[in-house]
Amino acid sequence: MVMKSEIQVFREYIRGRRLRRTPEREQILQEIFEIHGHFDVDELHLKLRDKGSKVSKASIYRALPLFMDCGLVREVDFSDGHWHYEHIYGHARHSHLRCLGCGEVLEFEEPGMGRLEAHLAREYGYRIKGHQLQVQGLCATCQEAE
Amino acid sequence: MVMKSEIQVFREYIRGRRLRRTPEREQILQEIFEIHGHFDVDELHLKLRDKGSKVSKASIYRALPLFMDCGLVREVDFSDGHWHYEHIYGHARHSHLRCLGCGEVLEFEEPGMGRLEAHLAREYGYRIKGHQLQVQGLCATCQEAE
DNA sequence: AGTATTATTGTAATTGATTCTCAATTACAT
DNA sequence: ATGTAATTGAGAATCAATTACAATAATACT
Ligand SMILES: [Mn+2]
Ligand SMILES: [Mn+2]
Ligand SMILES: [Zn+2]
Ligand SMILES: [Zn+2]
Repeated sequence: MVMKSEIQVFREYIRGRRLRRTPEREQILQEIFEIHGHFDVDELHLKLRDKGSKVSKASIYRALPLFMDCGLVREVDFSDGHWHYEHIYGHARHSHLRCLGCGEVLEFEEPGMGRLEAHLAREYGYRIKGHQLQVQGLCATCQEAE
Repeated sequence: MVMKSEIQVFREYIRGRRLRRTPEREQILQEIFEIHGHFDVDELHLKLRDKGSKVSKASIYRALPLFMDCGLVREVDFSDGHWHYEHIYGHARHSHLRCLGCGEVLEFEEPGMGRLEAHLAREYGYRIKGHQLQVQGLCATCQEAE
């Protein structure tokens, strides 16, 4: 009962649709799962370059929606003008606490979100697809520096 | 013990800083508080035009951060490529439940968020400044249409 | 294996929201 | 009234993200 690898998940997603398995997509996916933490398109592109890959940014922009669609990756909103991402396959669902001073990002579990979603579904007749929760504040260090 | 008007709040904010009270800013603010619901910069600009105002988009973009800074307005994230806004002065704090099919937006109170913020403050030593919570799903109508 | 079909790629151009520059205007203090 | 410095509108600049296009390459089908 071992978990499928992310590559397996992606290949199964590719198959059955009219999509094609390409080295570019698999390089990008592999890199994403080697990154520990959050990244943006530029960072991902640089890391791929560093490893000798020649994938273009356009291909990254085209691949990300696929990864999100099959539940391997999700967008993360830091409200700084562009999207960030993280791989989520095999990770517990969590939210982000970000320091407005230094940009540090902590992850925390969201107790009560399941209950909230159930409540919303019942109350408004919605079928809930997901949610995002971000919290901002000042870390201890940045509080002193004030 | 009547509540101050939004214009009063803004004028008090202006005073004391090196800012100036201008008709453009007050027109924009007035329009924002006449809008029931959420809006984006384009919509706001059009409504102002319709009423004969000549304020430029640049001025709107420059005024919004002021309104947010004094707690009259806040950004709303619908993840559709640009920011939306809403006036919050005199309104209960709430989050948004949005239908991925038709775009309908419902507002709901967030029980438990105060407790969560207190928990995060204690657990990580943060001084919490705020949070955003968005929930997505399919409304009853859009579920049938599937 | 060879061929046809069509998805995918990289490059460069384009889009669209937001920010910035700059000269002209205007609010406010003296 | 006058000086000052903030604010304005217009348009240029920026920058993340999307798109057009011609070349390439993955799959399906002989
Ligand atoms: Mn995370
Ligand atoms: Mn709202
Ligand atoms: Zn910090
Ligand atoms: Zn709907």
